[in-house]
Amino acid sequence: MKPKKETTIYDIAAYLNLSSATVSRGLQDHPAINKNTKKKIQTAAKELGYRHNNFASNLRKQKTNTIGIMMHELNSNFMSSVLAGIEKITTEAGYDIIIAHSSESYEKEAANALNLFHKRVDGLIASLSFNTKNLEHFEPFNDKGIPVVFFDRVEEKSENTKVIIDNHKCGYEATQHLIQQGCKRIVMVTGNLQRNVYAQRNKGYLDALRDNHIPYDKSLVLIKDLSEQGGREAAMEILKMKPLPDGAFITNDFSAAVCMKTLKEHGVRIPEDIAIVGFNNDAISKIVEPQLTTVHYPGIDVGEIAARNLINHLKGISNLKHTQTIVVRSELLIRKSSLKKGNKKN
Amino acid sequence: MKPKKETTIYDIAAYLNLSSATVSRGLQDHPAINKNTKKKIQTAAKELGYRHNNFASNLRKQKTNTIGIMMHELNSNFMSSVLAGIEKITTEAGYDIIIAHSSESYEKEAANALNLFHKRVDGLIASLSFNTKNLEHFEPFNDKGIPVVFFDRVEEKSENTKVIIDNHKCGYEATQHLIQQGCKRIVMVTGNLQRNVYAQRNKGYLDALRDNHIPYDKSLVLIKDLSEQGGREAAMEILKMKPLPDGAFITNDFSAAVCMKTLKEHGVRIPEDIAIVGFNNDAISKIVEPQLTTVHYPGIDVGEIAARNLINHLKGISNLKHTQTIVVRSELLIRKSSLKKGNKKN
DNA sequence: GCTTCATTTGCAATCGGTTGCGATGGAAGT
DNA sequence: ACTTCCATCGCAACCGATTGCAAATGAAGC
Repeated sequence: MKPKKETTIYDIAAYLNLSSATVSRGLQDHPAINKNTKKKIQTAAKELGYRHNNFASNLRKQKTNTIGIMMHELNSNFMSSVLAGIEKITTEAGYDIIIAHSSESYEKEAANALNLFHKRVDGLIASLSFNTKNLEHFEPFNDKGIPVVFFDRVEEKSENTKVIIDNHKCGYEATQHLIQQGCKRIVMVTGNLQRNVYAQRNKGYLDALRDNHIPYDKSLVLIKDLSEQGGREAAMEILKMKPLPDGAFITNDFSAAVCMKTLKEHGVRIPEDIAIVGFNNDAISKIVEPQLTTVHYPGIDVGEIAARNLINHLKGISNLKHTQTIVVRSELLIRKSSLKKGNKKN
Repeated sequence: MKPKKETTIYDIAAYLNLSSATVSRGLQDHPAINKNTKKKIQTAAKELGYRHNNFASNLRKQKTNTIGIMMHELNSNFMSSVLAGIEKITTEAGYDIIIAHSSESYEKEAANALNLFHKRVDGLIASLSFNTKNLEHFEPFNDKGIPVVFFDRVEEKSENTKVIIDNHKCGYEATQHLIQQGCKRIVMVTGNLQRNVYAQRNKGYLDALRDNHIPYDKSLVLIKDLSEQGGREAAMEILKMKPLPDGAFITNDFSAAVCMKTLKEHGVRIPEDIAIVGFNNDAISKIVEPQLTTVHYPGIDVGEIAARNLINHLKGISNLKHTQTIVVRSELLIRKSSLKKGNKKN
């Protein structure tokens, strides 16, 4: 079943009475090759069914033409968008991608990093797991001069390039919006505050409260993993709160949807009793009832930008050392779940 | 920044006064190498910071150790599950994966196939796009003896191994369930009937109707792409139907959710007026109100099985020619959206 | 002591492009 | 006529691991 041997540049060379060097150069449009010769080479290549051998090429060039992607998870709308963005750019540029996901585990993330390192990716695009504490596992990349671009979940102290949104602003605006709707006791449900995204959003929340002279009540900040389970737990805790809160800022649409659903099941009216703002603008935010006010976080753009910067660096067009942090646009989308029309006196 | 040159087996060989051949064998636990020697080699490898060079290895072995994955889309719960399943098995087996998605376009699918072919994947796992009409673009793989495993969206006539669920049974059971709930006029919203999955589900639907002596009304079958748009369109068409239908089988949870929401917005009560059954058991099915009755389609299992079969074939443990079609378990999960408790007389 | 055989290890070719450097030939310059 | 200079192309050494085959070593058997 595998009778036909692969044709190589040597076959083409023999066929055309040329040297393999000329064929190689002809195939990659080298300027020192005569136009007619190039044409002949490319025609012959097609005729003979030649396909380029990446391994031989990579071996010689000492480059893998592959970039690694590390994600904490890939089953969210946001993450698939990022992936789509990255894929678009990388395939255009002729790079392969290897995807590794950590399932939010630091250990797995470290293992993945090592694996990608051994696979010799030319560059790395990464978002940190929920509980990643340090960046030691990226050391080998830095040592070897392999560029790493972080997105979304980043480590602020790190020297690497980062693609993010202004999480502080988003948190501030979300909270501000809830306050404008008349909310006085606003719950914030968030992930691990070690992670920059959640820390920044939380800071925005705090600053908005302060600017509106609303006292900060520590017990209103709930730290959860942002899973289905987490959403349900948050709802149960909210229900137990002495005076019921009148607003909630939940930093993940899926979790917000679950939370909202649970609250409704217990007789809480949304937004009348509690106004809710989510985060990410996942598809679910438009399906849930009432539709979820949320922060649009354009995953495609994030992916494209991260990939483009990395590739430009690899091609020597730009240098990542010069562009430390890239902030992508994001915006608050106001929908029903947060609009207290009649602003009841309470 | 890249001062340290990579250490190779030659470095190890020189370091230990051995030949590169011995080192190579020692590193891969070849039986003809003395145990002590092996230990020394492996220790030295660690000391010197050796990392295996896949390119040299692949070049020599004429295998890429990579399998290609073609998906029609990857932003659904089901698809990410499949991917997770595939990834689990492939990484365990030490294979890399290259992911390509067609965005439901036949042209893109063909282009991806060609690309993966040039990348010389050892094997392929694929689900066809919405409007793929033929399998010509898989010919090169067959010609070269590269195994291809299809899943979910498959071409039934093809010779390749397929991993699927019993779509006919699922369609039958879903419809049967609706009938048992007292439904007489059941809408079916489905994708392109050229695709096996939808064709089979449709056949199940038809057979259930026939077995229950319910006349088939062609106008009740709506062909839609299963997007948000499609869900909304389906709802609008349902609303226009002369006697309103009393049941709906929608072959995709997301689409079903959108459809249900739209119907509710127009005053239709679910399930009292129309009972609804979805498909896939995506996370959204539990969040939507009422919770969606759906068919559990275990993506992880599908992915694992497809990957395992492919890899076993590649390793020569089994032969794909012998296992043509693998049917994975699936089951109807009955939830609120289809339970007409009080069975009104109509 | 000599042959036999198993255990270990080394030799050297091979996989297929890539690339620095030199060679060739003819046109152009003086 | 002779040197200079391009434009093209070829030589041959890499890149790093794999593997068939041969060689070396030593133990065991007669």
